[in-house]
Amino acid sequence: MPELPEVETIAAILRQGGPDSPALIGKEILGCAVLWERTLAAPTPAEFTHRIIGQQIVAIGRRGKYLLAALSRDHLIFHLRMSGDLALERDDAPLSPHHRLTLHLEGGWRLAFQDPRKFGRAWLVSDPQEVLAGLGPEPLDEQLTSQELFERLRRQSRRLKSLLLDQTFLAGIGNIYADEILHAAGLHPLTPSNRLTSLDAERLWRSMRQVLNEAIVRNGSSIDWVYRGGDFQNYFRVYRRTGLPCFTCGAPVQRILVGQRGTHFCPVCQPVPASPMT
DNA sequence: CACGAGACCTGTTCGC
DNA sequence: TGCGAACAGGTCTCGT
Repeated sequence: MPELPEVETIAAILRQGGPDSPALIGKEILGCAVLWERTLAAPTPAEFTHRIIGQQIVAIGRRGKYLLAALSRDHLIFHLRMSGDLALERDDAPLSPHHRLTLHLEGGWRLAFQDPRKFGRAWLVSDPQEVLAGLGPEPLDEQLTSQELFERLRRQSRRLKSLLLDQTFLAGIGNIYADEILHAAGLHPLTPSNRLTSLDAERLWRSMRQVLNEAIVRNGSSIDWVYRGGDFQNYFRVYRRTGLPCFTCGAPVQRILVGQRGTHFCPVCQPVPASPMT
């Protein structure tokens, strides 16, 4: 579940509180349990526990697909990868087999990191840049103009789909939104990035903003067994719609592999470019 | 430089 | 019905 819109949704729930949980801000961390050691990217479980106890949660934020919690002295950072989830729960609720890290807070609450596939990671660092330094710009940053996107696209010769997934190029886009953005822009996923015209780049820029903003308004996408209350999955135009008619032209949606990732597109609305990168 | 393959993991769905 | 294969929202490392 966790691309930019989903992480943004989780951050908002933790920051403001949800239907059955209060806001996290201001709560003190009284204890913690590391239930799957590899979840902790840094530091070691012993140092993590020692260092985090007694700190207060000061702010919640997001950068790319990372969820950021500013503490009184350090920064706690999560990457949810494929199946991670963060929620505030009653501390006396039973643990599921998928709980990987729990932080026990004042007031009988716990911040729980659940992650069936165990790919997710957490860091406790004094400077967030230790984790975030390599990330590209935020796709929704007002500073990122279509002209600048055009110039960045021109600098390398990559398949568009792969470039959108590259977190050093743009931070936060994943497999769902890459496909949806390319469809909205009418661009084939195998188009070489340096062959786009400035008009193509402008359409890509607009589509990226439109798709991500709409997904955020809809609280992200909920598919498979993970459900967060988002409903953008009901508005997918190509993602996981292989063989179904394109909503724009009726042609069946195609699925190919690009860089080992399932890639969905409409062969009519997103015609193969003159020189696709096969 | 850009790409493919494999690794890390578990759970669900698909196809025979 | 059962069972193995394929697939899944991500990223890293290695070899070509």
